[in-house]
Formats: sequence, C-alpha cells, structure tokens
Amino acid sequence: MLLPDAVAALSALAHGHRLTVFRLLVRAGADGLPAGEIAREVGVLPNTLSTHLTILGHAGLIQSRREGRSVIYSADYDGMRGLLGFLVSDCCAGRPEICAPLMGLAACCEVDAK
Amino acid sequence: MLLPDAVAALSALAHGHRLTVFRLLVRAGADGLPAGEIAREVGVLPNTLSTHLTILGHAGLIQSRREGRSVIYSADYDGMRGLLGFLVSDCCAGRPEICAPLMGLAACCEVDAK
DNA sequence: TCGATAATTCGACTATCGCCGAAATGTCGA
DNA sequence: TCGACATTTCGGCGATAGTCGAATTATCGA
Repeated sequence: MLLPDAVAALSALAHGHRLTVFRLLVRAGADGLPAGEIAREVGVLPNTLSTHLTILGHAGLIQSRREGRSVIYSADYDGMRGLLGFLVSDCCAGRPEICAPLMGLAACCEVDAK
Repeated sequence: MLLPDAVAALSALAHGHRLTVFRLLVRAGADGLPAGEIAREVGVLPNTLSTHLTILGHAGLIQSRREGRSVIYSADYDGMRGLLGFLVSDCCAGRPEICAPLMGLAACCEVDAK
C-alpha cells in the first residue's frame, strides 16, 4: 500500500458515522448487511449513507454485491489488513523493543480473548 | 479508546503531510526529532508544520519535550497501540477464521523482518 | 406492464480544513 | 541586556467535506 492509498483509507475512517459503519461490517462478517439496515442501525438518511458507503468502497475497506433489490455491503478484510500493515511497517527500524508492545494485537483472534 | 478518540486519531493521520510526519517519528524512535528538522525533511513551512504537530499531539499520537531552543517530537507508541487495538477490536465476533489473516502483523518486530 | 420498495445520483448550501504571511513567544550566547 | 535562532500563534483566504431534499435508477411481485 502506498501513502496516498493509506490517506484515502484513513480519511474514509476519520468520520464518526463511517467508522461506525465499518466496525459494524467488520463484526457482521462475510455475510454483510443491506444498505437499508445499516442506515437504520446507524441512524442516518439512506442517501447520505450511500455517499459514505461509496467513500469506504473507494478506499478499499468494504465491498458490495446486489441481492434482489437490496445491496449487501461487507468488510474488505484484505483492505483492512493492508492499512494496518502500512501503519506498523518499519515501526521497528532495527529496534524490536520499540514496537514490541504492538505485538499481541492479533491476539484478538484467540479463543476467550477480549 | 472510545469512538470519538479514534476519529480524532484517524483524522490526524488522514493527511499526507501528517501521516508522513507520524511515520518519520515512529521510525525515529524514542529519541524523536526537532520540529525544524521535521519541517525540512517533509518540506513544509515551520508554522504550518506546527499546526500539524499540534493536531497529532491532541490525538495522542505524538509527544513533545523542549530541549534548549528546540522542541523535540516523538511518537506516542501507547496512543498508536490504542488506535490499532480499537480498529481490530471485536473483529472476530466469535469467528476466529475471519480475522485470522490479521495475525502476523506484529511479525514486523521479528528479527530480519522487513 | 404497473406500482412499490431499495438504493443511488444530483444540486445547492453551510461548515470546516489547510495554507500562508506576519507577528509574538521562548531560549540561548555574547 | 540584546540580538539571533527556533517555534508557535493569529488573521484571513480559498478549497473541500458533509448534509439534505428531490429526482433517478434498479428490482421484484401482482
């Protein structure tokens, strides 16, 4: 991931509603959620939400697929990993002790964790 | 970390110059860098950089200390970890296979890595 | 084919962000 | 104490982001 892509992804998440939507989709998993339900859940007008979803999509953080008259949105875990990887890249600069505290983040996947 | 704090941190990083500055400081380690050198390195006017540094500081991503007539800025690794932790929190939702690909990010600290 | 539902696109308005020049503040050496 | 250096603060300007109402597109059931 290049810096402009990272800026786009960070800008996409740098908004209360969009960040809420993204986290909602991250938790929803691969099944995703229809746009209407997201709008209801987050409490934002459908047209406004649509622009937010477009921004998140362009940033590579979410995907969409059509199912009947609904459009289902789901998190793009590859994009998410790309952003996180960019943020921690070169954090060590030869000093493992510096970013050692960052280890353990992935432990969120452990059973019983959190 | 609460959502408003995460939005503040993401907004702080959602800017080309600020993201560049942050990465520079992350690599610089605990020693940090004086404001003037950062300005030269990034290629931005001192007064403009100052506002950027203030924003990053308020977001809890960098710290500053005075040394003589210089002000030394350095990355706040705690704040950084807080943001990353927030982004991956609850990503599993009981489905370890979903965010399993996120594991290995912390491998940046491994010797020989990157 | 028609009406209803779901979602998006368009146009316009307001608020906020980012930048710069100029001035002010803080610190040190002579 | 004074002048020089490093950084910050302040003012105003142009550009961009966010929101909304209204209109448009897409899909389904009858």
